[in-house]
Amino acid sequence: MPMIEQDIKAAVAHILTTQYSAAITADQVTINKTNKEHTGDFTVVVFPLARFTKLAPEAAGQAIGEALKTTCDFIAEFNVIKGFLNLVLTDEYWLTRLGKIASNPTYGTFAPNGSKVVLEYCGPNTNKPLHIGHVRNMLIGYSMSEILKAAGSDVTKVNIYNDRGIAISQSMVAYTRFANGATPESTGIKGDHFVGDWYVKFNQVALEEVGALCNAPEDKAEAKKQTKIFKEAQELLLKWEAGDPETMALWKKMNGWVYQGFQQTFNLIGVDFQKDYYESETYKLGKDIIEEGLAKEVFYKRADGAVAVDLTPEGLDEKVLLRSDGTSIYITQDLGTAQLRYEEFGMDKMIYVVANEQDYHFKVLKLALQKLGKQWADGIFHLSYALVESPTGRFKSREGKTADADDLIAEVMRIAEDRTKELGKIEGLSETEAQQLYHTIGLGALKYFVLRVNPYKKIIFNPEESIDFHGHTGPFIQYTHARICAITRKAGSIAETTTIDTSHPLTAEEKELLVLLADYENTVRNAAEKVDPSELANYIYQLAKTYNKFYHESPILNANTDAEKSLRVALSAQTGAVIKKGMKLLGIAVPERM
RNA sequence: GGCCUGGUAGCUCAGUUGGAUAGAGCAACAGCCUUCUAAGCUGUGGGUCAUUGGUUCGAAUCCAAUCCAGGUCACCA
Repeated sequence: MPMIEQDIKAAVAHILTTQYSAAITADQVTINKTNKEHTGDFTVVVFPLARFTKLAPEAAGQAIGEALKTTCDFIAEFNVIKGFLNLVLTDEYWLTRLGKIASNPTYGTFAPNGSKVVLEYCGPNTNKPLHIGHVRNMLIGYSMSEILKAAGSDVTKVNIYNDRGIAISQSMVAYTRFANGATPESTGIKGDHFVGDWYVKFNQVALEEVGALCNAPEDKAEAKKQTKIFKEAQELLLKWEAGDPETMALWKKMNGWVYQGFQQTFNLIGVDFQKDYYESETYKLGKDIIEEGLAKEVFYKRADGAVAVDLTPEGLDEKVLLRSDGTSIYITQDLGTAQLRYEEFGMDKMIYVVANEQDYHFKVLKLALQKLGKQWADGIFHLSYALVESPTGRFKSREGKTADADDLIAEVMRIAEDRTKELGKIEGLSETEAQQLYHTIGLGALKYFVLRVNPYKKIIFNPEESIDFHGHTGPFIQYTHARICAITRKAGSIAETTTIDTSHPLTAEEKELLVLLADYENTVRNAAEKVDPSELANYIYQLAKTYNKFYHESPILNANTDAEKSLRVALSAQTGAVIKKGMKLLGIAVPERM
């Protein structure tokens, strides 16, 4: 809660306690931003307060308003409509806020709050390329880490590669059978796509073999497991688990290609990790925790030998944590990996950016660790995001190229190039500058498209329609920034000023913009608290839109007076700065020209 | 079937701890480049906030039931 709103609440509470002997605290006062159609900056909702004054809501509003005006020097005037007390703050107050913003280079970033966060995101399988689901994951994960850092947390970004198992074994089998020693270099295919192609090939061959075995579609899933090629893959997995040198060498070689390919995509999108984990190294973890749980009698060994935990008191089921043959399953290694990270980082919060299909899994993970009495497990948070779907339903990895991350990025950059050339905006740019601009705009469009939607809501993405560049989009915000840069460039040294003349009256457009600017800090903190980048994305759009209106209505460099000019330049400069900072927290770059 | 998420304009989405006449963008239509970047600005039309009931000064928001969509309920990951 920004200071000013807290101050008003406290003042209202003070008036009610001293003048009406009401037992009321500041928290009980409801205050909102005033709706556009009414005059005012903040509105006190009088209905719940009226009973303390023994007056009708309207009269109570009047009485409180008068008392506020005399006690608070930042309140210029007020009006009462029904039970709503609208307060207008003085222009001086707002201009002082602008001065504080302008003179604070770190406006919107908070002092360290002592919180240590480990944030896991991306989590790809190494048998196929990244797709649009990973894109959403990465954008949410990266921007969330930036937002948390701005809010004062110490964040470590980690990735986990699902680099072992039956899927990569299948790619390996197909590669061995059909590739004739081809490599990404020899074919010119990006490494992750290259390996993914062999995974697709495996499934084609398996289907052909199924066709030979049976015709009934309902038996196909079962029949697939009976195919020769499927059995080969299973055998290969066993060889891998036994550490067979030849198998390991091929596995390392193919995964190496994949990592190279992934890294290119990470670079293109602009995401990074401080630490990588590999399932091949973590999949045996967790046995200690199982032992610990058995010793503490939180877990129990069933008659069949499997270790389980009873979560029926929590409304879940009995959950097996270790196979009856003593080997690990998914949850076992996640328990172990969590413990490992706690030992490595001592974090008080661990955020998993993982799709909402795994809600149940993370409930189990958190509960199991809590039952073991691990304090830090309270800080486990599953940032559960919904899937990206096509208008006809889920994207299937085999259906269509449009869900592929690299294709999507290439497409959106191509559109950026076309648009930019159409508008004749590449004059004076070198080829590399132009390419850089297409990248900035294209990625900006894609990232904003994804990030403006609340993570827990599914995104409908129609690959038939290209991502928009007008309206509520990334390029719109980028354009606004470029426009502001043109202003501040021409304004020269005036744009550097951090002192504000607080006696100058504000126009409606100036004030609307300033009020919004003053709200940035609050927005960053809200986005961090709610663990939701869309909060910030929507704020920046609002800010850009408000600026464009201001820009259209108010001459800046051609203002009537010097005082007006310097105020408007200052407003422009600060808006530009906030757009740039805010977009950076979203992982989106803003150009100075476009 | 149990549990979890969603359902707001033709489409894609906002909507703070319950607050005033539910907002944007896209699409459609009509205007604005002789002043700082028109990827912009302005205007028009478009709504049973899934349905029904409840809670209260006040409900898109909270509660209950129902309908629809998706997910999940593996010794897969």
